[in-house]
Amino acid sequence: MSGMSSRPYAPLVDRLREAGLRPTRQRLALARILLMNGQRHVTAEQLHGEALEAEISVSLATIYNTLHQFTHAGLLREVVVEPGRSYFDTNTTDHHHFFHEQAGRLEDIPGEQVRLVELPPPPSGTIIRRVDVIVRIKSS
Amino acid sequence: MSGMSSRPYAPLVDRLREAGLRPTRQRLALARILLMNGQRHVTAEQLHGEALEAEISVSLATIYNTLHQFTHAGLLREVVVEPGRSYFDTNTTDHHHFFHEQAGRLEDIPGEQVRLVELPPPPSGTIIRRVDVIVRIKSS
DNA sequence: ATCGTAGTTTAGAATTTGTCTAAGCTATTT
DNA sequence: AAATAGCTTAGACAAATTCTAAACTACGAT
Repeated sequence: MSGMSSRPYAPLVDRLREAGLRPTRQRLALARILLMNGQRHVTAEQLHGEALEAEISVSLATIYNTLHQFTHAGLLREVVVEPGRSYFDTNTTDHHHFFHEQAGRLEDIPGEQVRLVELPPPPSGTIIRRVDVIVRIKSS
Repeated sequence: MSGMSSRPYAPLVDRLREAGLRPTRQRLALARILLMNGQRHVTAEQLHGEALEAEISVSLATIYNTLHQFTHAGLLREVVVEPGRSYFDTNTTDHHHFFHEQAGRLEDIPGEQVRLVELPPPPSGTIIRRVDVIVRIKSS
């Protein structure tokens, strides 16, 4: 019988399938952590920790694979602010970031709150893929 | 006697001293490679390679120390574009970058060619240290 | 339902980038 | 010239990420 609480995460399953990714146990669990908890910025280690806390056994290799696959699929966006550490942003809309170096904290700036004018033309033979603006801040 | 070709790098010696750094053999050699060859972007490994090519024996630890000391002293600027790799830019004036991901190539955009308007106020208790704009490009 | 297979996951090794340590040098001061 | 604070070094160490090869699993075809 088709009970009332079947398919609790059907939308996630669909999003993965649309991205050409099989909805495996691990991917679904990570998608749930990442995409159903509001806007956030996570590192691989953080996500791994959260998965283990939630009793989901996932290897670190899978965390990395998944983060990159999700990024490719447009479900996440990678933000590089520090050498040797990557943050993944669940907000894939057009926006920029504040980065507090001392605290290692990354914060969104809504897209409309930064406006660039007079962007130069890219070198010939190339096209612009994206513009990242990072406003580096420190405690005053 | 004070021959005509003595003190061939006196300006570099002075710049180091002004920065509170002793003008050692290694630092002078690296300063020469970095600062007397026009504008460039180097990684630690690249600089190490160039130093060895130039018959200057320098350990990698010294390369890292020197790059960071120079950055602190304002002789270089660190640019983070990729996780797990740092570029150091000899152009310390106000400017931004094009980054070609596939080629791993970093290119300057003169400061006047990008203008930001409507920068939002930083979170309270913080002040803006710097704004980095990275225009990510790809082959068209 | 079961099978075959391509796509996934895994543990652990390997790689890469960068830092640390303790001992030996060296620029500078006295 | 000697003392000393600062610098450099080789090599060990550490952290983040990728690789590998074997085991597992989703899923279309039977």
